[in-house]
Amino acid sequence: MIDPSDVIPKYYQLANILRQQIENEDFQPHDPIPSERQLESHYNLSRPTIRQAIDLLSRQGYLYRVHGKGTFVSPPKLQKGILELTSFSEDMRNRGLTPGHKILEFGYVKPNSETKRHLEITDDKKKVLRIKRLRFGNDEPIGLQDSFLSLNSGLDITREEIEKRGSIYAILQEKFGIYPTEADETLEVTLATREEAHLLKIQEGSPLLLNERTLWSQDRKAIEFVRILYRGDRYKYFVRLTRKQ
Amino acid sequence: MIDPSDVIPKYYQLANILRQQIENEDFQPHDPIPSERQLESHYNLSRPTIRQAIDLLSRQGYLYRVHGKGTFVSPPKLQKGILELTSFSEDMRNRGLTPGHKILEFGYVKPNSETKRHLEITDDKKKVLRIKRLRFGNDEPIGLQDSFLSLNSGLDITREEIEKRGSIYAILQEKFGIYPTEADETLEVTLATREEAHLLKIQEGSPLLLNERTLWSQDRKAIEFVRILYRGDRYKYFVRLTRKQ
DNA sequence: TATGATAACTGGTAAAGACCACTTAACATC
DNA sequence: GATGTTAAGTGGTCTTTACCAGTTATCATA
Repeated sequence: MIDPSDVIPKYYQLANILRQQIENEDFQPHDPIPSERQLESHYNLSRPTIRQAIDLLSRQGYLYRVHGKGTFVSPPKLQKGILELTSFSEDMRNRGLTPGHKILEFGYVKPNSETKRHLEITDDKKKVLRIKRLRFGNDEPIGLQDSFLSLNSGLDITREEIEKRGSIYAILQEKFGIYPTEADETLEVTLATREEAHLLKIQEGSPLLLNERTLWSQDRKAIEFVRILYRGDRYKYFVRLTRKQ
Repeated sequence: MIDPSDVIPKYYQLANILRQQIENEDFQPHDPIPSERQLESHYNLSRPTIRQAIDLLSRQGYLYRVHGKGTFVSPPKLQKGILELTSFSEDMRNRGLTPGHKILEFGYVKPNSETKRHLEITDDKKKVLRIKRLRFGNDEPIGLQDSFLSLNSGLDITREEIEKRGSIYAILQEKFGIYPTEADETLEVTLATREEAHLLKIQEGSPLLLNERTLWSQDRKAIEFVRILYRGDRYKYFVRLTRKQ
C-alpha cells in the first residue's frame, strides 16, 4: 500500500489512499476513520507521518478532528475545491460551458497609477503586458476582461500562445513555473457604457458585475491586475470561504 | 521568551513571538528569518516544534518557505486577515463605518424548499429562526439581510439578545461555542423591487448586489442560509482567496 | 577563463518514544 | 437509582535523532 522506495513522500501516499477511500464512499459522512494508532500499525508508519497525512486532509476539508473522540469524514458538500483560484476558462468549464475569447488589445503599455498601485510597481519605466479580451461561454458574450501582467524581463508571452492556449494562468504555470497562490478580489455593480454594451450585446445602462482582482505568485510577487465586467443577467459569482486556521 | 509552564503550547508561543516581530517590522518583506537550526538553539526548542510554528505562520500568510534557501517574510499586503469570515457588523467596522440594524421580522418559520436545500434539512417538521433586518452604515441604509438559522433544539436566541449584541455570529460563539468555519457565497446583480427600494431609500429598479451565503460550523453542520441585498451605489464586496494547500 | 566537484548551508521527510488533555463507558459507591 | 471514580480509548504536544533534497559559494581542475 505504501511504497517506501517511491519518490512520493509516505505521508502524501497515505493522504492519497485515505482521500480515495473517502471519495469511494468507503466511509460515510461523520464516520470516524481508524485512530492514529490503528493506522500506525496498519500501514507500518510512525505516528508523526500519520498525523502529517491527516493534517493535510483536514486542511483540504476532507476530515475533521475532535480531541478525545477521533477523526471524522467531512460531508461531501465541504470536500474538494476549497478556495481554488480559477481562471475564466476553468470557471466556464466548471459551469459546463465551453469557454471562448476574442483578443481586442494586446501589447506592452505604461500602466496608469491605479494599475501601478495594485501591481506594487515603483519603477516609472516599467511596462506591463495588457491583454483585453471579450469572453464567451458557449459562443455567447459573457464578460469583458482587461488584464495587466507584470512580468520579469526575460519572461514573455506571445499573442499566438494566448490564442492557442486560452488561459494566461496555464501559460504562466507551464512556461515559467509561476503559480497563482493568492488574490484579492472586489465585486461591485456598475452600469454598461455605450462601448461595453455594444461588445456584450446588451442595452446601454444595463447593470454589470465588476470584478477586480490582484493576483500574487508563490513568491509573493504581484503578477496580475485584472478588471472583468460580467453581464448582470448571465453571470453569478461563486466563492468558498474558510476561517483563518 | 518561551515559558514551558504556560498552558499555551510552545509552538504557539513561538508563532506569537515571530508574528509580533513581523508586525513590528523587525524584518523587512522578503527578508529571511533565522534558519530552523538557529531558532532551535536560540529558543531551546526541538526542530519539529519550530517547524510547527513556522507551518502555522505560513498557512496564515506571514511567512513563505523556499527549499534550500530559507524562510522569508511575506510582504504586508499578504499578511493578516487571510480569508476571515466576517459578519456584517465586522465588515462595517473594517470599513470605518458604525454598524446599525433594525429588525423587520423575527421568529420560527417553516423553511421553503430552497432554504431547506441550502441548510441540508430533511426533516419536514424542522423549523428555522428567521431574522430579517435592515442594515445601516453610519445610519444610512446599506443592505437588507434575510437570515435563516438552523439551530439544534435547546439552543435559542432571543430578539433582545440580537438587539443588544448586533451580531448573530458573536452570540453563536459566545453562547453556544459555535464557530463559523466555512461558507459558500454567491454574488449577482438584481434590480430593486418596490418594497426593497422603499426600505433602502432608492429608486425602484435600481441595481443591487445580491449576496447569498451558506455557513457551516466547525463540526460541519449547516447553520445559516442568508440573503443580503446591498445598495449597488454604496457597497463593494471584498474577498481574499488562496490556492488549495 | 570556464567548468565542475565539493562542502556547508537551507528546508523536507521520517522514526520512536514520551507525556498531556479530553471523552467515554464501565464500575464502585452512596 | 444517582453519583463519582477509574481506566482505556482518542487526539495534542514535544523531544531526539537521522537522512534526503535543493541552493550557493568556494575551490580545484581543465
